[in-house]
Amino acid sequence: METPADHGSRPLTIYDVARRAGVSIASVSRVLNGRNSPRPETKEKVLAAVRELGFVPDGAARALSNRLKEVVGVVFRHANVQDDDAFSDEDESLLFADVINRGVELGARNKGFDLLMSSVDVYDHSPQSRVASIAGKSDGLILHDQVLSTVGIVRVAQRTPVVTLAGTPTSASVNVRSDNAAGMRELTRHLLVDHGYRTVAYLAGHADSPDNLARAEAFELEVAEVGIEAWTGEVWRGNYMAAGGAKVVKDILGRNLPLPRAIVCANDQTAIGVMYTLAQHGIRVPQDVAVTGFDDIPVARHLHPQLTTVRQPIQKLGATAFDVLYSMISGEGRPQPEVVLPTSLVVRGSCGCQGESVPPWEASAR
Amino acid sequence: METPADHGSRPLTIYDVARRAGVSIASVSRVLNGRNSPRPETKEKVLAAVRELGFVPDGAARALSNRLKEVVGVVFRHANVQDDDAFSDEDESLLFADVINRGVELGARNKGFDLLMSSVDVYDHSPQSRVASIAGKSDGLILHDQVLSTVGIVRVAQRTPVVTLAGTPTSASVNVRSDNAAGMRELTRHLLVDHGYRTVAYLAGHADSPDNLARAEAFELEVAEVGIEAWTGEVWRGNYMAAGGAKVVKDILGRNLPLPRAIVCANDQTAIGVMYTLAQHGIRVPQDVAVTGFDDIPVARHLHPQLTTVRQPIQKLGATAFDVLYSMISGEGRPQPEVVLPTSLVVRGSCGCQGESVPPWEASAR
DNA sequence: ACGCGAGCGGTAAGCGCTTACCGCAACGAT
DNA sequence: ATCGTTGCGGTAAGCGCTTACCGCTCGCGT
Repeated sequence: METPADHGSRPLTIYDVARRAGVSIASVSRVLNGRNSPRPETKEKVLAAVRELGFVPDGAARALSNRLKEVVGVVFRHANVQDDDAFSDEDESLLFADVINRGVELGARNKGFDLLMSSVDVYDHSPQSRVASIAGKSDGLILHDQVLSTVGIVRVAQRTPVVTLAGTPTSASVNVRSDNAAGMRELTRHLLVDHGYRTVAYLAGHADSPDNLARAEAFELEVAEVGIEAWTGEVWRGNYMAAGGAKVVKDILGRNLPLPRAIVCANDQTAIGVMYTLAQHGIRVPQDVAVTGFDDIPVARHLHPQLTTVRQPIQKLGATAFDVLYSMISGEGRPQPEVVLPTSLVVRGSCGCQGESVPPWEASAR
Repeated sequence: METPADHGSRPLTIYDVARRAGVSIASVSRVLNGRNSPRPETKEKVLAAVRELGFVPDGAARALSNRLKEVVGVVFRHANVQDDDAFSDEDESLLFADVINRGVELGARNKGFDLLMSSVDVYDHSPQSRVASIAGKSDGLILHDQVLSTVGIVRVAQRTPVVTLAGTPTSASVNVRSDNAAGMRELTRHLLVDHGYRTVAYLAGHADSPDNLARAEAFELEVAEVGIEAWTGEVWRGNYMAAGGAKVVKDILGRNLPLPRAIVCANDQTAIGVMYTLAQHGIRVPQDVAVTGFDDIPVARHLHPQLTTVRQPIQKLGATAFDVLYSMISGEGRPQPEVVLPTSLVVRGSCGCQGESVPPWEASAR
C-alpha cells in the first residue's frame, strides 16, 4: 500500500515501470500502445507492473512524441457578467452551446479524443489570445458562432485545422450548420397558409450572425410569396437572448404600437422572453398573438403553451463538426467547405395548433 | 501572405521564430513568458516575428518542460443511449452537470487553466480507463457524482489531485457539495408547517448517492419532528431523471394506490417527470398534489406551475471545486477534506404558494 | 587606461514518451 | 555443424519547449 496523496514525490514515469517489470522502456511503451508484438510473457510482466504502480502515462510527453494530442479545442461565447455576484445569474442562454458540445464530445470519444473547452466573454476584447492558447493545446479547433471575426478565423485556420459552427466557410476553414432557410420557410408557410395569419413579424437575432441573416431572408421571401408585407425594422431587433425578446415586446407595448398576429423569433431563447412579457401584459398566446421559436432547445416543450419551433439536430451538429475536423486532422485534407444538416418543423401549441409533444423520456420507453 | 491551410508542412517551432527574429530560442521563450528581462529592443523583434508568423507555442512541449499542463480534467456521467439514433434523444438530464462545468470553467479561466471534459456512459463498465486517459492529460481531476466508486477514487487520487462533487471525501481527495440537509429541512418544514400538509412522500434519487441519502435523512427527520410518518419504500425509488419520476407516479396510479398531499422529489428532473405524469392524469398541481424539486435548474421556473425547489449555488459549486483543486495542484497540500456550500429555499407555485419568480433577465435589468 | 561587476542572451541539458535501428538468441535449412 | 533468417527487445535519438549555466559586452570606478 502506498501512502495516500503522495504527489509531490516525483510522479511515476515509464522508467519506473520498466525497472519494476525488469524490461526496457521500449517494451513498456510497446505494451502500452499495443504495437508490434511483445511476447505474452513480457506483456504480462509489464501489465502487472503498471497495475501495481497505478501508472498513467503522461499525455504531454506522449503528445510531443506522437505529434498528436488527441484533444479537440472548443471555444464558445457566453454572456455572463463577470463580477463576483454573477453566479446568481445562471443564465440559460448557453443551453444550445451545451448540447452542441455534448455532440462534439460524443463524436470525439469514438476516436479517442477529448474535449478542451473554453469560453470567451462577450466583453472580451481580445478573444484571439484565448483561442491561441486553446489551439496550442489541441489538434484542431471547433469555433462556435460569434467567437472570432472572419479574419481572425482565417488567421488561425492557417496554422491549425478549424471548423466553425453556424458561421461561414473561409478559405481555410469548414463550416457546419443546419438548413435555416428550409426550416424557416416551412415554419412561415405554416403560419401563413395553415393558420392564415396576415400580420407577421420577425424578431431578429444578432445582426451579423449568418444564421439570423438566413432565417430573416427565408422569412421575408416566404411572406412576400403570399403578397403581404413583413413587419420588420429597428424595433424588431433582438439579440438571441430572452432579455432581448422581452425588451422588444415591452418597447412596442410601451409605445402603444400594434402587435402582429404572429411573432416569429430568431431562436427559442428570444421566444421565451417574448412569451413571458406577453403573459405579463395579459396578452394570450396563441389566441391573441402566436409565437414561434427556432432551435428546439430542451426547455421549448416545457413552456406554456409549448413552443412551436424549428428543430435543429443540435447534438448531431456537434458530432458532425468533430467528424469533419477529424478528417482534417488525420490529413485527408479539407473536405467540402460546408456541411448542411436538415431541419424540421415541430408544431406544438404556441402557433395556434393543438399540438403537444411527448417528452423524450416517454418516447424512449418503447 | 502565406498559403491557406498549409498544415501538413511542418508546423512552426520556436526555432523558426528565433531565426526570423535573429535571436536565440532562449530569448524567444523568455519574451513569450515574460520572465527575466529581455531588452525592449529584443523583445520587439521577437514579438514582430511571432506576429508575422502567427506562431503559437506547442502546449505539449510546454507542459512537458514545465511539468504543468494548465489543464483541469472534468469527468461526468451521462445517460445517453449510444446507438446511432441517440441524437434524437437530446436529454436534458445533464443540465445540472453543464452548469457546474461552466462554474469550473469560470474558476479555471481566472488561473489560466482550461477544461478537459469527458463523460462516462451509464453502461460503461470500466470508467477507469477513461478517467486514466483524462488524468494523463491534465494536472488534476474534478469528478462528478457517480463516476467512480470510492475505491476507484482513492486509487486515482493517489497519483493525481482529485476533487469530487457531491460525493464523499476520501483519504486523498476533497469533496465539494452543498448543504443538502439544511435545504431539505427548510423545504420540508415549509410544506409541513406553512402549508400543513400531513401526507408527504420523498421520491428518491440514486440509492447510493450521498446527496440523495442526505436529503432523505433530513426529510424524514423533519417529518418525524411533527409526529407524522413519511411515505417511503420501494415504490418511491427514482433515479434522478424525469423518466424515473414519471414511472413512480404511473406505478402508483396503475396500482390504484393513494397519492400523498405532497411529493418531495430528490431533484428537479424528477419533479418534471412527476408533474408531467400528474397532468396527464388530470391531477392538479398544487391543488390536488403539491410537488417540489431540488437544485433549481434553469427550467424550474418555466414549468407550470413554477417549481418550488431548493436552490444550490450550482455554478459556484463548480468554481469552488476548481479553487480547491488549484490549491492542491499548486502544492499547498490538501485543505480541509470537505467544502460545504449553503442552499436556500425557493418558493414558487408548485408547493401551493402564490409565489412566482422573476426571470433572470428581468432581475439583472436593475 | 584598466579591472571588475552587472546583466543580456546563447548553448545545451532535460522534461517523459515513441520508435528507428540494431544486436542477439534461437531456430530451420543445407 | 554452420549459416541465414526471424523477430524480440534494448539503446538512443529526437519531439518543442524552459531554464541553468556561463561567456560576453558594456559601463563604471579608481
